[in-house]
Amino acid sequence: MGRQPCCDKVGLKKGPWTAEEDKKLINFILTNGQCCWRAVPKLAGLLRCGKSCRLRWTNYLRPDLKRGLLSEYEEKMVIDLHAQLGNRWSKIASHLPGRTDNEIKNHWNTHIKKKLKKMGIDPVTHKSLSIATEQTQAQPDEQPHQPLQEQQHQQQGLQVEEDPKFEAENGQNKEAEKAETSFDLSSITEEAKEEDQIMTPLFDSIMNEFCTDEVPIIEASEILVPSGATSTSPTTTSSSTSSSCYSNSPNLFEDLLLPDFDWSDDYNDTKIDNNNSSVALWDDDLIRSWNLLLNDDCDGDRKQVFDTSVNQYPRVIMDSESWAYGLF
DNA sequence: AATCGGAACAACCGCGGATCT
DNA sequence: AAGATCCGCGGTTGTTCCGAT
Repeated sequence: MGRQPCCDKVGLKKGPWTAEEDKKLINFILTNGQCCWRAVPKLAGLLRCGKSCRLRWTNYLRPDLKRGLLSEYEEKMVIDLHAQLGNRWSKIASHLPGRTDNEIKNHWNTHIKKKLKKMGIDPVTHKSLSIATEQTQAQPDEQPHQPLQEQQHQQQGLQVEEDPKFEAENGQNKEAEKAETSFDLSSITEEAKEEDQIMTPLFDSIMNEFCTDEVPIIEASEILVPSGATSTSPTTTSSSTSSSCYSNSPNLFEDLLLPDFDWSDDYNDTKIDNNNSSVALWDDDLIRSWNLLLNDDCDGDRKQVFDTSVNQYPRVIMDSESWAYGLF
């Protein structure tokens, strides 16, 4: 009955992934695409459970991931979406192309929470801390975290779209849900234009003071890197200290390899909406440049591309440890 | 230079809904 | 229809990094 167990947990490796394991997983998925994760470890020759492989891929190895700190705008988006959705990190992540739920969750817990508290805003209720305290005292049994939108809807005698029960009862709400989740922030430039419409009044009023110091802000242009840009600014860095860190290499695999690779629609949309800013096909020069990068970078430090010929394309920051696997 | 503590982040764990046999 | 398993999500933990002393 039922399916085979995903893995027998005996003898499975845990803990940090090694470069060799990453290589195996990347090569396997590049060759076979994302199929059933249960089979991946066996077929890829990994002593990991499928779940671990999936996490590693989705949170770290996926080529369409952005690396580095969230931009100011992304932070605003996270806060605003959190006010509406609560701790539904995957939903929030779905609005931020290239960001994972895990990444956003971590960023929330380590950065945004503190900033909000510093500003006198309760990160749970998204209200002024004094108001939140009063309410907590008045209603001690209230749910600790009720998204702002939900609260507003309840005040209006409405249910929140996201409520599964409500959805089940009201099929047409699916459309609303769809529209809501397809709220595609496909490019930071586009996002910036919509910013005013998206922000809730509360955050609209406070954001002028938000995120102006403490954390170096990555400009939107540095994240999506317009193809025509010839910026030689060396300011783009990766915040990650991990041994496997790649930045701004969104469609690396797609453009180089595997026509049958499973690329998300979101991502493809991103490319298109980005005003043709992405390179459709990498030419030989670019690939050669990457090879140089990879081969140059023997000490594991990430390198920046300043060569003008390369700067015609999205800048790619990689370390050889993870990427010099002979993928090219 | 060594040590300590906090910050940051990758990875794990457990749960619940979806899916398959 | 029932049970077993898969998959994804959110919470938590463990490890590494980095600045202060």
